[in-house]
Amino acid sequence: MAERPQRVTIADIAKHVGVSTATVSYAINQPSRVSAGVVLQVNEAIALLGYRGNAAARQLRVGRSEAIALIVNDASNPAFTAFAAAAETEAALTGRFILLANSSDDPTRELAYLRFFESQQVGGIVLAPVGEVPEELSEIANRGTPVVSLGNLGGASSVPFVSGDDHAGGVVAMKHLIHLGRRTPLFVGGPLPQFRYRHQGAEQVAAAAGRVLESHALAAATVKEAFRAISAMPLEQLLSFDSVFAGNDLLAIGVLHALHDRGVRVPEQIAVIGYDDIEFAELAIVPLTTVRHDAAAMGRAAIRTAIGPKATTSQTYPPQLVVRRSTVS
Amino acid sequence: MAERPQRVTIADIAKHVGVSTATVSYAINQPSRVSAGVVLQVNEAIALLGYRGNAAARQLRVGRSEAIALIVNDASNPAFTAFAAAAETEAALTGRFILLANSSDDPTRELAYLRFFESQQVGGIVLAPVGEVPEELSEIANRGTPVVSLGNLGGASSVPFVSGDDHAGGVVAMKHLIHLGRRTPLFVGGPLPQFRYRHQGAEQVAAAAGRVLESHALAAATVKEAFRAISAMPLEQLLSFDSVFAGNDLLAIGVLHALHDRGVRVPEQIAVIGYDDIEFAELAIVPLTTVRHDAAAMGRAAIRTAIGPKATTSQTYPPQLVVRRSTVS
DNA sequence: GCATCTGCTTTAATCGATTAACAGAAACTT
DNA sequence: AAGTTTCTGTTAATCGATTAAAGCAGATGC
Repeated sequence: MAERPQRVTIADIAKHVGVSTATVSYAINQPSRVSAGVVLQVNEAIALLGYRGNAAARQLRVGRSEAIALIVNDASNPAFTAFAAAAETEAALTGRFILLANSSDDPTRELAYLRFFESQQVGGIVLAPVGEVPEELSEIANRGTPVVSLGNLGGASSVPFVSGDDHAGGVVAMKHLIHLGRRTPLFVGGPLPQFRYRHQGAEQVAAAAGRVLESHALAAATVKEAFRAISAMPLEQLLSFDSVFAGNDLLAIGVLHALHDRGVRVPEQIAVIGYDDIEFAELAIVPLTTVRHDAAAMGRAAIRTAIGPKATTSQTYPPQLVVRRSTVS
Repeated sequence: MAERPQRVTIADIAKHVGVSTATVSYAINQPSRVSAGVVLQVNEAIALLGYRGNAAARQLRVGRSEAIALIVNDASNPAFTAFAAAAETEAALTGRFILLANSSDDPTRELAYLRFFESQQVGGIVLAPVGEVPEELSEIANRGTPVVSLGNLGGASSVPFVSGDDHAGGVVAMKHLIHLGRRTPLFVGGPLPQFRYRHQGAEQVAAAAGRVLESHALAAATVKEAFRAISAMPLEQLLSFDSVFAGNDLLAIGVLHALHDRGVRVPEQIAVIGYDDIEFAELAIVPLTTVRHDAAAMGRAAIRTAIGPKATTSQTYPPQLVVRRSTVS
C-alpha cells in the first residue's frame, strides 16, 4: 500500500540512468540503436521504478494503438465465442490486444462505441452490426481506420466483410429437410437482417421443390422469444408444420423447449434445424442439427483484414451441415 | 469513398469558425463559458467537417479515459453474461464505456492485458482473475488506477472485491443435498481457486452431517472436461456417489450428459447441483438445480467501485437456491 | 469620470513519448 | 594523414487537446 500517486515517466528513467529521454525511448523501442550497457541499465531502472509507459502519449505521437476493437451486437450469443477466441489468438501473435464491446442490439450504443473507438485511434475495428452496416463505419474507414464487418448484412456497401456464406447455408439446411421428405417448413426468425440470406437461400430451395417456406417474425433473436412464439401458436397451426428452420441455434433451442413442453415429438412430428453450431447445440434436450462455418478461420481473417493498411477484400466461408437427432432419429 | 486521409482536429474547427482552439475546446466541454453563437457555429462545423476528437490527446492531458476495463478469465462462460450486461448499463449511465478483454485462463495474457490497460490509463479495471488475485493488480491500484476483483479469490489481499458469497453458496447447496437424504456426495471441480470457497462451504456442511465430501479435480473448468471425468470413471465408483455438486453450471451440464450417456438416472440414482444459474441451466437435458447470485447487482457494484476515486470496500452477495428437476423429480 | 466588474476570447504552457536532425568520438579506408 | 563510416547519444520539434492566466470590451457603480 505504498504511497506513489505520481506515475513513473520516461523522464524518471532517464534521470535515474543519467541519459536523455530520447536514449531511453530508443533503448525501449530500438535497442540496437543504443549501446548494450545502456539498454541493460534502462531495463533495470524500468523494473526498479515500475515504469509502465503512457499509451496515450505514444498514440498521440504515433497515431495508432495496438488495440483492435471488436464490437458485437450480442456478446451473450455463444456463436461469438469461437470467433472471438480465434481473433484473440491471432491478435496476440502480433502483440496486439482485442477490445470487446457489446452493443446489446442497441444501434445507439453501437454508434457510441464506433465513435469512441475511432477517437481512441484503435488499429482496426471489427463490427458485428445490430442491423445493416451503418454508414458511420464506412466513414470511419474513409478517415483511415481499417474496418471489417462481421457478416454480410447489406448497408454501407464499401465496407469489406468476413462472413459465412449464409445463402449457401440456408440452401444446405433446406435441402436437408427436403431430402428427409419434409413438406411444410417454417422459418423462425423473421426478417431480421442477420437472417436475411439464410432465409433467402432456404426459400429458394423450397420454391424449387414446390414448397412454401412460411416465416415467423420475432421481436428479438433470443431463446425466450422463440420459446414464446412457438408456445403461443395454436396447436393446430403449429402441427401444420413438419419442420422448423431457426435463424440460429439459440432460437432453435427455444423452439425445441417449446415443442418439448407441448408434447410435440422431435423429429417425428417436427424436425428442427438451427444455425451456428454453438456448444450447447449438441447438449440440447434433443441434440440439434445445425449448420456451421469455420469460426476460427473467420476470426483469424477478420483480424488480418483489420490490421492490413488497406483492407478491401471481403471473404466468405462455406457452410457445413452437422446432422444430429433433431432431424434424424 | 472520399479521399480524406487527414484527421479533422480541433484546429480545423477553429479555423473554420474563425476563433482560437481554446474557444472550440470550451465550446465543446464548457458551453456555458462561451457565447451561444459560437457554440452553435462550432457544433455546425463539427458536424460538417466530421470532427471526432482525439482521445489520446485528451487523455494525455487529463490523465484518465472514460473507459472501464473488464478482464475475464473465460468470456465463453455464460455466467459472465448477466454480469457484463449490467456493468455495461451502469457504465453507460455516466457516459462510460466497457472494454471487455478475455484472458482465456492464461495468466500471461491476463498480465499483458493488465499492463496494457494501465498504460491506456483507463478509468478503472475490473478483473475476474485466472487464479488468485495477482500482485500486479494491487500495484496498479497503488499507482492510482481504481481496481476491483470480481470474485473473492485470495492473493493480493488489499484489492477490493465484488463477489457472491461462495462459502454460503456451498453451504446452501450441500444442505439441499443432505435434506434430500443424500449421503455420498461428490464435488466436481477440484482445487481450482474459483471454486475454493464453494467447496469449503459444502465440505463443512457435509462434515457437520457426518458425511465425507469427495472431490474430483479437473484440468480445466469446461463442459468437456467434466464430461470426460465422469465418463472415464469406473461405473462402480461412479455409483458409489448418490449426488454431485459441480463447481459451476458448465461442469454440471457436462456431468449431466455423461450420466445420461451412461444410462444413470438423474436425480433418482444421482442428484446433480450446479452453480451460477446460467441461461442454459434451465434448458439442460434435465433442468438443473443450481445456486445463483444477483449478477446484475454485482455488475452495477463492480462498476461503481471501479469508478469511485478510492475504492476499498468489498461487497459480498448472498446466494439463492434454485431448485429444478436434477435434484427433485 | 474613473474604477470595478462581467462576459467572452486568446495566449501559451502542458501532458509523455517519438523521432528527424545533428554532433562528437572511434574505427575504417586508401 | 585526411576523408569517410559507424556508433552513441543529445537537442528540440511534434502529436491534439485542456486550462490557468491574461486581455479586452462593454456594462455598471458611485
